[in-house]
Amino acid sequence: MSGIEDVASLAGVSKATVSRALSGRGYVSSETRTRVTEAAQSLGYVVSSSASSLVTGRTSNVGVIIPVINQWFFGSIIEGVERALLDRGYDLMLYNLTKSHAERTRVFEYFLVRKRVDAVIAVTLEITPEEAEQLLALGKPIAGIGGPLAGIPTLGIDDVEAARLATEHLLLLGHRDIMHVGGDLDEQMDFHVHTKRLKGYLQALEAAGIRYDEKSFVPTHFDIPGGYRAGKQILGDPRRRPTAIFAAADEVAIGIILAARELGLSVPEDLSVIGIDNHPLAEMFGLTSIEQRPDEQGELAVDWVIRQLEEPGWMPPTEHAYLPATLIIRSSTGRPRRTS
Amino acid sequence: MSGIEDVASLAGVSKATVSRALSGRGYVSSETRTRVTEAAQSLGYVVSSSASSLVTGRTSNVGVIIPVINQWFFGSIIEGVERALLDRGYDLMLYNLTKSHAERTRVFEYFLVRKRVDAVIAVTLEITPEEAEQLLALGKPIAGIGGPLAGIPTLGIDDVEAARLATEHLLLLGHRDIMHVGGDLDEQMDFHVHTKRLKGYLQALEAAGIRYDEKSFVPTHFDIPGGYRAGKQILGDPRRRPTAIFAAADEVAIGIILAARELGLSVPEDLSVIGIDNHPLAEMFGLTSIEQRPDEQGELAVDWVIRQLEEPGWMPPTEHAYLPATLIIRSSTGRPRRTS
DNA sequence: CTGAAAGCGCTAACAT
DNA sequence: ATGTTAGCGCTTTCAG
Repeated sequence: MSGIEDVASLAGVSKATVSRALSGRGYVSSETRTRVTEAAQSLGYVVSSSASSLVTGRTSNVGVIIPVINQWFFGSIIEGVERALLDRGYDLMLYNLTKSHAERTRVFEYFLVRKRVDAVIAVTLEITPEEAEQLLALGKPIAGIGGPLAGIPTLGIDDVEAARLATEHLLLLGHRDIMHVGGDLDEQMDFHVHTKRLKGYLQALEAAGIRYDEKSFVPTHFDIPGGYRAGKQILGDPRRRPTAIFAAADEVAIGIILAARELGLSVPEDLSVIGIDNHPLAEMFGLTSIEQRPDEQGELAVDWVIRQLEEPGWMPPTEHAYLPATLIIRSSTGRPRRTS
Repeated sequence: MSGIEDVASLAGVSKATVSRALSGRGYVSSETRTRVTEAAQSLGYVVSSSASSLVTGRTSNVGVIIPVINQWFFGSIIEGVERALLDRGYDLMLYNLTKSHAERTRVFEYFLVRKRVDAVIAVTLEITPEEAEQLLALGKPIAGIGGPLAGIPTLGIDDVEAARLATEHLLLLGHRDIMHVGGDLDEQMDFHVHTKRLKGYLQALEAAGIRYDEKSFVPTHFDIPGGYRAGKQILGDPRRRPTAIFAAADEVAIGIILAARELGLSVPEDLSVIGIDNHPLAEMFGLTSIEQRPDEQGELAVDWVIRQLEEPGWMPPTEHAYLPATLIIRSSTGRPRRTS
């Protein structure tokens, strides 16, 4: 494994020049630069990141803290972040932050602190005040994806708005009996999405002058089986069957559609369903949905932290950037058969 | 940000002792150890990983190369790997290796080489001989998940066997007209899974004395929509409808079931379907499947590389470890209505 | 534009 | 059991 010294002597220059030529910092005549580059190439030389980090204090590493990996929304964020990071010459260090206390402590007190990352991207972080403080105390650029968080620049769609938009779409079609299947309010792994989506739903109902019945909100697990179970439960009893359901996520909506089909109901004739995310399966199921682009959110988060790194003093434009969430109408929503 | 020196003077010892006390290498009296630990704690001291890497040559970093993130199998591997790594005090550096040539080159020639990782875990790597050579040339422990690969210790289920097992299950139920929906043979992103699963299917047919019809293999995309499309195509024509389908992955199988349902067929009365993976949705769909545990595969891969790191000279027991793949029978398979 | 030299913060001999 | 010392491989003043 050859070092900078070898390159230097092969190119007939000093270590300093090699460093300058290869890193692009400082003046080097273009001829020496090519000579150095060739020498490095022929020796298969690559800088030792530890050595250069030690002196520069920079690691070209960004830590990503994420609560889930195996879910479309989260996977897409990782993809977006990875792509953007690689593109700019940074490496991605992944931390899957589960609910386990011990694990969280380890991540916060040990891993993130060891001067191994230049910046942190926190995805839908359910964070305690102490954890937030620790994060801030790192003195490193941080970006959060998911919802406003005190002291940390964040980005994401407006969940209240998105939920309202979805509900309004159903209202506009003439539905009055709309249920909401969302996430368990006690089990939020993030910036209170569940509460917010419920809130948007309620706002829309209220604006339309519809009285909210406590039984109209059914919490469930945020995946297809969760939606399926909720769907079976809701649609099982024909007497209290709504004409439309707003599901807080496409996975849940798809589960509901599957349950409806099994019960012999047709969508949207007997039941309209709308979701949020525009999950890849939404198209197959003809699911009307509110689109959000997690991969783009990931890229933007990368932009933010890297810009802060490379342009000292720069700060994200806002405390929290609200990203667009657009309605995509497919066949799962339609006018109610009978208006009540 | 305090350095080792600060801790040393606060604890009234030398830098060396601090280093020993904190890293656990070398003799330190338990009293000084506590004194040092407390001093470090009170100063919020954490070692600079670049500095220690520079001298030790070890980074406590493992690189993971993976072609896809947003798919259950791959996501589960990442989860397993991450958990195991964190557990042992290592960080995970994630590289999403897509088909883009430029990106691949960057990963291989730049990222992996910079002395940033102690070991590499390569997941279902579609690798060129040059890339394999580069990987080996790193001189670092490597483990591959997915299938045998020359010169690299690998682990995974036996795809041929798994496919045969699945097909045999259908044969045992009495099916004679079994189609296989698998992945496109030209689009293998890995250790030739598609070919292998096709092979196992053919072997089972042959052993049962069933002549293989070219039209019995339908390639498609490895996801639910892919299975759905294939299902629609296969089941659309009642005359050439098989009594059973072996899908090379659960996602594909689920797509087929959805297509069957839409066409008014019941599973398994009109059509038996079997998949591979035991995807979380398999249960909901009553899908009979061959289980494999990607998260455990990830953990095992971590074991292998870390053991090599910490126990010089140790090597994985075999070139390729075949992991168990077990049949899980659910309602999607049954006897054919009519034996042909 | 290039070279010489002084560290970056830590660990690993080697002493003691 | 602890201290002293010499680097690890690079970048960055500072001269020239």
